[in-house]
Amino acid sequence: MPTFMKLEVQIKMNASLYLRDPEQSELGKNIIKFSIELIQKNGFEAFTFKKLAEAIGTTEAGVYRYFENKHKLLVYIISWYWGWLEFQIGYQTKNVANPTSKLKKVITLLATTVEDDLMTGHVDESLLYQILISEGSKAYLTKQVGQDNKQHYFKPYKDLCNTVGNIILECNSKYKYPHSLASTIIEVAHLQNFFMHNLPSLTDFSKSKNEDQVIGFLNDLVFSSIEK
Amino acid sequence: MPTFMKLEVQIKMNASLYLRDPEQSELGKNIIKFSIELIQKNGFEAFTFKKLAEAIGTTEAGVYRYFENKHKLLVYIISWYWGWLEFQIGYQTKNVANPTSKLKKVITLLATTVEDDLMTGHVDESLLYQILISEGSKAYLTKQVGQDNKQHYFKPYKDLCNTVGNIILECNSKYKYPHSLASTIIEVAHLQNFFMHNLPSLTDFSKSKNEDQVIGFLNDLVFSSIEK
DNA sequence: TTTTAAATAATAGTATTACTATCATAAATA
DNA sequence: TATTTATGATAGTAATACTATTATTTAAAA
Repeated sequence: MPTFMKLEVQIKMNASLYLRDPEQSELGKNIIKFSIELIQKNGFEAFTFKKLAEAIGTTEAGVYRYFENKHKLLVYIISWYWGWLEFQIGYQTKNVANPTSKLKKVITLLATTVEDDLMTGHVDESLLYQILISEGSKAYLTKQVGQDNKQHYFKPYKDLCNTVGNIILECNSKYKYPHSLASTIIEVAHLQNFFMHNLPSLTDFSKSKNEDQVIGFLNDLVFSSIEK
Repeated sequence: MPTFMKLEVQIKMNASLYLRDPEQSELGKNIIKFSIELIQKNGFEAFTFKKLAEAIGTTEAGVYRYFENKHKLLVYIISWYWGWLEFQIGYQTKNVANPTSKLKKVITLLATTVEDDLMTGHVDESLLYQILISEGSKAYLTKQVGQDNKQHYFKPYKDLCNTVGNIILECNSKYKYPHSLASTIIEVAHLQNFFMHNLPSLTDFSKSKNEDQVIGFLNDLVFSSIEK
């Protein structure tokens, strides 16, 4: 294959998440690609490096050369998503002057199944969004969360919360809980989506199971709080 | 030991969660007691029936006679907690006429580390509350959530959401999202508590790490939404 | 172009996990 | 006292989560 310039978005990742940078080789990119497919399909608990290796057509040892264990791989792909979403938010709110419109746009982005971004060859964002809903919190709900945090594994998530928090403050500079509200928006967007599809009686959303209902709830919640 | 009446709260559990009812024997009660201790201490991932058996002083096979696997055991103890909390809410809001005061009381109960309830011999509620914060969502964030739901494993959680949802409607009968707000309150209470202790920059709570701060945030969020 | 280094493939092996099965014994009940 | 029932002790299996070794291929440097 000849080498020519291809327009690709590169998300800068924390190097201590991997042993060898998966972006730098075909095998590495396949590890990411098939991890996303398998985790989305079978869930994180059923996901093993052996099954991943089989899906790719390599060996278990091959995968271990890139990632120490499946937890770091999960943190990697989730961090990647936050980085990508931060980029999307920056891009899609660039020319929005009104802070309320901006926050509404952000809520919509957080609560909407994205389409596969063709700029990112080996990553299917729509599958990644599903992983975030079902497995996202498993990245930090562990006993090693403190150590992981010291290694800055959650920086992309924190950065995103900060970005959202700042937009909240643009709407109302006196609002007391911008960070808590930001993390709440992100988590509740996923939770209500999960409940809507799996435990619908925990929500007030009709059978249509439309994401717009989650967005409606979030907008109501957020704007009555900050516009009070 | 002579048999005499002892004032004990009994939480009625879904029988398909266990193979043998743990409430009916010493070994069973020990399984619950030491599970709570071990899961709280080492996290659910590190928890195994072998370690549990060692801690109790029985064998792995002994534990398997009570629970099919550790997932069902987790669902069991979490369901137990929801049942117990529902009882607490009923008890502690019995004579509260004003719905706003009632909802405030409920939010406080949901977001506060409880003390060990001496009415429940083998269960340490304060440890259980910690488990709920760190492991609670793992009970339903699985691929079998649909089957588990069909077996009514999440009924205690749904009942609680319903109770809270009804109190919300007492405050404002026109509020559009009572169930979603109820599940949001419960989940956010735990999430913000977890973030406060482990990823504090995702919150706006000072170093004092006091639960009252979470309660303050939740009250602000909830009452500005329903009193709008 | 050859040398050398680096990445991958193939295979083997270990400790732990998540179970199932069997049989003997102790305790409770009929 | 006979008999059911729960527990204890032990063994065994398939899968998981790794580590290690060696051979082979590919790519970069000399």
